[in-house]
Amino acid sequence: MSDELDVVDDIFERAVRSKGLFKDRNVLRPDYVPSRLLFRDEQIITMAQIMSPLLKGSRPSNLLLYGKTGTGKTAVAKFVLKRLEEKASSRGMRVKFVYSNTKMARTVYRVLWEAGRSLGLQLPFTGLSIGELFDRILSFISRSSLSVVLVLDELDFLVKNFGDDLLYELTRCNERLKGGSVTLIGISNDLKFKEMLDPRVLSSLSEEELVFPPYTVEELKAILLDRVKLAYREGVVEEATVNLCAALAGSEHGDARRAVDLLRVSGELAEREGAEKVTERHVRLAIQKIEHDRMIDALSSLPTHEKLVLASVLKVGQADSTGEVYSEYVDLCRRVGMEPLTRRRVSGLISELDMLGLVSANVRSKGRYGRTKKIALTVSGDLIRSVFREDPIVGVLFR
DNA sequence: CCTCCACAGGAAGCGCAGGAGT
DNA sequence: ACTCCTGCGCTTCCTGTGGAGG
Repeated sequence: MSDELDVVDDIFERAVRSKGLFKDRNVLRPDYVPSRLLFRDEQIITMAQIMSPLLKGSRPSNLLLYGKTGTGKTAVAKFVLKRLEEKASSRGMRVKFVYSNTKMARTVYRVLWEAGRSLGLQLPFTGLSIGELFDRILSFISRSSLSVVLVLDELDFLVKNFGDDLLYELTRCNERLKGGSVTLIGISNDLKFKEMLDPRVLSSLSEEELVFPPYTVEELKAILLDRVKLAYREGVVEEATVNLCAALAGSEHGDARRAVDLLRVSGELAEREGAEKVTERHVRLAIQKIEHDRMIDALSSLPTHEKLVLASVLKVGQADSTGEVYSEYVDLCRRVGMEPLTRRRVSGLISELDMLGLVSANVRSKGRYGRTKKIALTVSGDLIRSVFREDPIVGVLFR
């Protein structure tokens, strides 16, 4: 007992004594917008040019921003529009910029609701039809003759799940407005989503397009060094550490968000350890931790029956037929008091687990003895056990 | 060469939940 | 409050198939 107390005491003592490695951790958060954006001058200038008619009181072209994740689309959009808004208000113009991440909002209703609310409109979170909501927002814009710039982030998500009806209405709503205007800025990392749009919507939305290329490793390095100065105390992060973060994120597809994330997690691990510096070793640990967390997330969010199937695979060990897994699965279902699903469905669930990368399932023919899948775990059994133990239904199998 | 095992995986349809229109 | 519509998870029924053993 007293040993444990000593250990705990030691941790606290070290936390108090050390000044900490971070100067400002917020700088490494994913939603942080830096005061200067490196290697995006071209995009910033072009976007500013496209938006500038607003300052003369006319409506600019709609704009579409493309690029893979972590290439600075959102940051550039927020950066330019914030300055535009400031400039406009200093000249007494009524320009308002509204940002909505459609993936976070999840539904068309919420996108509109959030947009309306950030315009300063009181709206009920439920009860209105989409049309009614839309009309209220438009009439508010008309009445106060606002020039609105609406940014729709992760637009591919919205279109994939809810079609382009909202976009259709938005692209032609200027005809209905008596005062004010609405300018659209769509952000997407999927080029293919254009195919899902009505040609009229597409031509209106993509009056202008801006492409964001991935960052090179050198660029990532410069971006990280820039953040290191703000985020960490002097001399805490070695250059080799930054290089490794940049190289790892660069080998992916030049994803700056990943690079910054890696740098932050590395630092947190180093700090927790009570280390004086963030080294390459911490980066390697950080990769593992990020991957580990991702796995835990994937495992714990699995539906009950998929958990049961995975538990069956774990129990059987190397399974060389679907039937083997299925009969184990039926057995486990009985033990937890669940009605088992059919073979066909379980076969499908195994395929889903395969796609999630939790299991490898390959079709093999054993001649006379049929054709089936060879199924093996690709995650550590201990990890599965520790996650499933916490499950209210499947948990009993692991205690 | 044919057969036949033990499934894979497509097609259709069912019941349910949740969201939109009225 | 009510229907109507749609998407989703699931079942049922089905046809297709690589190759060991006859």
